[in-house]
Amino acid sequence: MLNEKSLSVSQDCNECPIRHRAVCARCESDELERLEEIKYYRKFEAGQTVIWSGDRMEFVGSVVSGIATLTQTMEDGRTQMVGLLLPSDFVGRPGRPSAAYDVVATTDLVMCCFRKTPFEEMMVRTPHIAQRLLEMTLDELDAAREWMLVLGRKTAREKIASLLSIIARRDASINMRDVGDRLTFDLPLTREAMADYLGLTLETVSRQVSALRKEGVIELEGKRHVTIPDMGRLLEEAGDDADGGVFA
Amino acid sequence: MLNEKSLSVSQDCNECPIRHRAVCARCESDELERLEEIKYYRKFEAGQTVIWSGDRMEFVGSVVSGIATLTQTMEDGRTQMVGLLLPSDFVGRPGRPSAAYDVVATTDLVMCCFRKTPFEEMMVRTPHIAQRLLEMTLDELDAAREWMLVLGRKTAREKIASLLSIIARRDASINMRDVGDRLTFDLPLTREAMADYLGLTLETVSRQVSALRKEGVIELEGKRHVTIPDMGRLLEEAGDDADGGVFA
DNA sequence: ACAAGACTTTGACGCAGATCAAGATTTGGA
DNA sequence: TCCAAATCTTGATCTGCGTCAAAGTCTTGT
Repeated sequence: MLNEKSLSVSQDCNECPIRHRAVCARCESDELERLEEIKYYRKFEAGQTVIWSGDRMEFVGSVVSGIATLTQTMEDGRTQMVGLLLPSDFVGRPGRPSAAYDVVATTDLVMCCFRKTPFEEMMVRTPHIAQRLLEMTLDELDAAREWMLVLGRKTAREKIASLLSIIARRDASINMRDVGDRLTFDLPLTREAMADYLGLTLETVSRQVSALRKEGVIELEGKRHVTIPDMGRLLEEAGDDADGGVFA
Repeated sequence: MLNEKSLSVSQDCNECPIRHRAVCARCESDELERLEEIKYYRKFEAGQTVIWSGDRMEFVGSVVSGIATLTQTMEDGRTQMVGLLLPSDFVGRPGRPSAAYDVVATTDLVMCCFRKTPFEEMMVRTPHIAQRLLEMTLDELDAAREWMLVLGRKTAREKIASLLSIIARRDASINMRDVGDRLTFDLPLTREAMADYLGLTLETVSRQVSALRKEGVIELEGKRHVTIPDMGRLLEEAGDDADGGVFA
């Protein structure tokens, strides 16, 4: 999920991240062939639901391009985003029959999928895949717990600054720029999606973004294109210490 | 963490849960012997810090008896609990050098520990341990994401009801009682610890507990002994549907 | 190029929960 | 057993964020 480790996809193999990250470097060629056999691609349009919570899952896979969100919804309609899926992030719960959250494409999305049962069978035979998945799941757990601190204890302003700094770092990492630089990126989320992630309303998000802009912490061109003139300042606003805190 | 699966320790092997849950059922006897070699017990007193965030971890292990919390703290002192460790819960991050959170004993605590490096080496050789740990980590991730919904979108009253219902279910599960019954248990947390878990202040926790008592949703003897006369009612108050929602 | 819909901003106002404060109850150590 | 410290309750007041409302600005299809 939202941390740098999960974003470092090497350039020569980003067509199918799972293959590269979980398997390529260490496995035997016949395992690679088996993976090829059960691999297929799926495309989704922006707004389309990839998986409904509770549905039987017939695949696991990873994001090739585009962005998706994991959300939970209460009966009365209140929703909370519990994860953001970026290229190279893994989707699926090996060993579990059904999905626990809705997965929704927020942009056009390409997924690299593997049929679930054969994938699980291969996992049993190739221990380093299970180990790689354990590492990735521990990363996600850390990110989820980081986010619990944001949701439970930060103010609206700090929440916005936290989200912006995470997206900025991710973006810098993908484009191999230095975090010390003046960073520029396009927000991949609507104000409403930001609100769902942060446990706020979209009005509060809009107000706090405007406030940060007026005070020069961020610069905006249009509604989505953001520039961070001083990352240290943004991290201060987020309540993290300036050297990057836990996300460093 | 907080879900029923992680609590079902069979009676004949709860002295050292990791041995039972990760290994016993499936592994070879020489692996069991190796586990014995690197196993040791540690006791902590109530209030003692088991691990400091950022410290080098020299062991992994699991809780034998007592209760511990995982917490994160900001520089200005705001703290958020990110996990509750109950008997049989696993502690540690195989493959990671250092701890990501403070672990604090809230009652007297006994841990069953394994030296980290040999444990990791054994994990490489015995795939079903890695798979079992993956399952446990996925459980924790689900619980963490459940809690994100609680923190981000529930009211104070719903938060209290959610916490009480989770503790009640856990307790019923350990003592093998039916959740349909009239449930009774001792709160293992102070009002302040509950507040840190729920992203509230201790005053708000106290007020909401009093309100639930006055309205008959819960009964109290003293400050800590709780009776739930009607679990369905409590779950309604928590905003879950009465059949148990996602924790079922 | 324009209209319609989606997304965003801003303002006014209210309320849930935080903060500040005072006491009550429980716990534990001498 | 009794005192001190820890824990909990309750009240009064304040405030950050939610709610409701209206208007502004992008996007998309025809």
